[in-house]
Amino acid sequence: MRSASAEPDTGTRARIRDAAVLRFAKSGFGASVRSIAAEAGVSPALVIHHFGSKDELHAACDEHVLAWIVETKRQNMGKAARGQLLEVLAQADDMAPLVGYVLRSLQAGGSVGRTFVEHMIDDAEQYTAEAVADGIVRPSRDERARVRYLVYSSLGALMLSVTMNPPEDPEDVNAAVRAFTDDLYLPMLEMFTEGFLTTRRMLDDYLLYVSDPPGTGGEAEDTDGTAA
Amino acid sequence: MRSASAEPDTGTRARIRDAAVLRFAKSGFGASVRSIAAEAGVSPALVIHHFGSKDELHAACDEHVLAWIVETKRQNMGKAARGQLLEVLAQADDMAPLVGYVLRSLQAGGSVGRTFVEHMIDDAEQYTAEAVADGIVRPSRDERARVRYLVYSSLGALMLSVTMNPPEDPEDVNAAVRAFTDDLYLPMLEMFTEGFLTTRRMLDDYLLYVSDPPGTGGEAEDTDGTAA
DNA sequence: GTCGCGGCTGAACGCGTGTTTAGTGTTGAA
DNA sequence: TTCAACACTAAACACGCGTTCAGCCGCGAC
Repeated sequence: MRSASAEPDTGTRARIRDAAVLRFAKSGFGASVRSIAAEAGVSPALVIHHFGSKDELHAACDEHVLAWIVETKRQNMGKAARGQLLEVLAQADDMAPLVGYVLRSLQAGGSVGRTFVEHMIDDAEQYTAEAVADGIVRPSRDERARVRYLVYSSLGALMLSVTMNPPEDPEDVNAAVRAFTDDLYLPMLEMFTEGFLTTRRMLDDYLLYVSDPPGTGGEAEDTDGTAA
Repeated sequence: MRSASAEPDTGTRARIRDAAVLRFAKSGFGASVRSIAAEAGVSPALVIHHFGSKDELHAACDEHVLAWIVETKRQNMGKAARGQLLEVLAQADDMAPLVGYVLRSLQAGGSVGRTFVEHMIDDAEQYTAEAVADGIVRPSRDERARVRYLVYSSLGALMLSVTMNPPEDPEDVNAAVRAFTDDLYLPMLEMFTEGFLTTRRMLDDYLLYVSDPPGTGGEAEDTDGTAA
């Protein structure tokens, strides 16, 4: 039942799907079927006729955007390194609606956003492993946790920035992304290069704490820290 | 017309307002007036009777939560240092709905979220200035930008984490917050203490770039780096 | 008393939603 | 030509929404 390759990317159905992606990116997933139909230049009934329901249309959009993501990644393997995937994606200006769609899905906790984050984490883990091997990046006590922290931080910061300063014309998502990176590239680089704290005390204290938590004595203590 | 102190925090109106805050936190601002009325044990008409419209109810909730924030901050000046405001807020378990409300407002780009971020930035700027003066934190080339980066990163990461792993019972927002910090505290501390990169090259290159951008020669060039 | 008044409600209104239905025009095969 | 399948639409349906309206109840003032 995979319709990914069975159907062409032209024709009315694809036009409706693209209009839906655009409208969802612009107005969120609450956008009405009627507005999507208007954008595609068809009747609302035809939208339902082709996709069955709004939810299935949403799912079709998710699938389409996801396929686009993996394709773009495949073509930009090298450039996408060091977690700059989003910036690479945003460079192709005509792809801006898809970036907006991803951000909407991130915001709504949709499946596209979820798998997008997972992809980014998996990729970043691979890239940082290479960078550590090359001596460019310091090793971590928990590589997976660090990668998750980095992805959540950068993606979350971007998301928050776009939410707080939404572009007037939603076509300009990439402009917003660029403004974000322009603003925060220096402090990020500073943090990455020089760190933030001058003393190791907090880190050492924490390491001591997790390796030998308070209340030691051999009793089976659960991991919940409510008693602390 | 300030109703903050003119009206008591008991009575039907306050009960409706609290129910609305809870409902908004649980289901987002799309929650229906009817569901709020049901939660408060009154008729939908009474909600409108007291607040005029759903938008005005939303505004009243914003005002209430905002007042609660500044009050909590006032009481926890010391503890709230080092950007741990949200954790402090989440400690009082009965206040969980309000934390959820803030997260919803952050997600929706509402006024509460916006001023909350501004407050956090202002506070963090003050705290980091003190910490720099005390020699605990390294100075930055652009303190304001660094503070914005830190707030956006940490808040965005938290937001993303909660969005991707929503608590089953929305009462457990603080549990989700705690799970988030438990997971990512080590990598954050690592990053803050030891940094990420082993070499200064990227930072130095960037600093060289911004102080002497390519295409020098005196012509008035805009700041857009599309040519790069 | 009985009046007024404010808290409060059930029922409805108008609207926008997703979806269905009945029917149009077109196109290609038999 | 005739039939069937197809893309497509106008109109309506059922429903949930925010909101309004008319009126009920209980309580303090006169």
